[in-house]
Amino acid sequence: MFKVDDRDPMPLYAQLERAIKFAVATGQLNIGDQLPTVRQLAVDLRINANTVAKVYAELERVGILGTRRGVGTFVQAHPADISRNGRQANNGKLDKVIDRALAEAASLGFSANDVLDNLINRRKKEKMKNG
Amino acid sequence: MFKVDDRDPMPLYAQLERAIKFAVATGQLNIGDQLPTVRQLAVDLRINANTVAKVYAELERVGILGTRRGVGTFVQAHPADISRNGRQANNGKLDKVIDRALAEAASLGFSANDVLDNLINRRKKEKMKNG
Amino acid sequence: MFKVDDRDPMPLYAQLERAIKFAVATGQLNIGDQLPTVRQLAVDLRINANTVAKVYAELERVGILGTRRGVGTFVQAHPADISRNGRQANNGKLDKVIDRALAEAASLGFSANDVLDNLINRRKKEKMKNG
Amino acid sequence: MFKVDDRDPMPLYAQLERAIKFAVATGQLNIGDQLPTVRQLAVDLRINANTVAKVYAELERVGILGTRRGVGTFVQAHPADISRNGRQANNGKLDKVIDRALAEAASLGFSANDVLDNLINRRKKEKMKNG
DNA sequence: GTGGTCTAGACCACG
DNA sequence: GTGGTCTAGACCACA
Repeated sequence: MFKVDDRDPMPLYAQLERAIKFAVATGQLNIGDQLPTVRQLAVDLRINANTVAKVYAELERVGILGTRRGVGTFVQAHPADISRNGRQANNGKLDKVIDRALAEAASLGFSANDVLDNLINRRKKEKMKNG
Repeated sequence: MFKVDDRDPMPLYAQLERAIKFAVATGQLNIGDQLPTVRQLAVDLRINANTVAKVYAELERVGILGTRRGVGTFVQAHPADISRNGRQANNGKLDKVIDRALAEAASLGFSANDVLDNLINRRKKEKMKNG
Repeated sequence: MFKVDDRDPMPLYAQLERAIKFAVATGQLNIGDQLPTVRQLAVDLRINANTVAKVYAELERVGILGTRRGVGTFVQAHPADISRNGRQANNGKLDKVIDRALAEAASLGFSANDVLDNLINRRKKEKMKNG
Repeated sequence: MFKVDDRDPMPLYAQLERAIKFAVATGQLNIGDQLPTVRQLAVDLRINANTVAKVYAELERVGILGTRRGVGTFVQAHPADISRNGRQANNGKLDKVIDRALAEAASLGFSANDVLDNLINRRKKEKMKNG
């Protein structure tokens, strides 16, 4: 379901947090959906349960996840809704995110146009899949 | 010149490494250019000189930078040339980079289309600037 | 287990790196074996833990060692397998290594023939031990 | 004439010192021969003149080189003669030197036999060249 | 004054 | 308790 990479210098907890936010933001997980248990996800990702628990706790703190005692952990809100500034105020952050991606692409030998092409191809594939 | 952020969970050295690769990849730094001295950059970024030295050493190890003992540190090659597999083999990596960017954008409330629009706007601005 | 010498002009970390490569290359350490902890080895060798950590990190970077966060450091591959060019491309390096050894031997008053004799004697002893 | 390598972690001065000892020990330089001037050698090796001067001074200190004011620097004695213990006492050191070489060879994927073969080949070539 | 090496010691991520 | 990151600061090699 989610992916983390041992060799990435970004801490595992940060990777997992981003992955869950992504899944919720893109609709792979919807409000009300149940997440894997801490222990199950730890086993799946081959990381320590404490690391998973820490991420769940943090996401609960910010309101994205919610826990029902004895039942499990569920999606409670969209990260975008949480992000208290809304789209307008986040425009600058989007630029930063894209800057960073273009930087990494460049260091792999790809231009902004290559990135654009990649995105357009993704959209085409998406359309074909959906009919 | 470069930027690093204390609060980012990504280690400072990884941030700086990416920033330098970016600068070289995008032509802000060209082959033969001298980089700031280890100590100067440490002062500018308000981080420890050892952290900067570690980054320079790592980038030298992979061939992007070169140092002349007692003289300074210089750009030696483009990251894209170093990336020894070439574009073909790096296509998978591009996908990963873009996946990650879309994930972050999504958690800010932006869709893949928003990212696409952003990139297209950048291209328009670039064209207007150049002619 | 390993040895480093303060008075050798070769940096401690380079000495240790060579010693570990040697141990792995010669089977004193096998794939999967755990290495001493960073702190323990630092104590044993009477050097700083950071110096040991630097060596482990470097050997991990090239794939000889692998670390499991919070668990320890393990042998992951043989240096000879890593040396990605294979024997053919490493022949020139072998010449350099032998040049250097002959140089040192010569400065101690030994000729290439003395070195040859020494090697032949080693082989004889080895055979007697095994046969 | 001599060679030094910027990327070798061994300090330049140590590399040069070894190279000169080697040349004298192997007869490429004989007693009475003049060495290049400090400045000339610095230019040839693309290193700083101070580094060369330091090496000459050290070798003069131990008696291998001698300086005649206003004339130049000359070979004065064989390193092997200087090495005050003589061959017998240096046998242990030879073993160490060879151990180290075998270690490096092993990490390149070569066995002790490969090293032996290499040495034997060198002897053959030497014989052919000399008749 | 430049980069390189090393130390001592703090704090974090992870198990 | 393990490795990872970072800091402060010393001293060395080199130009």
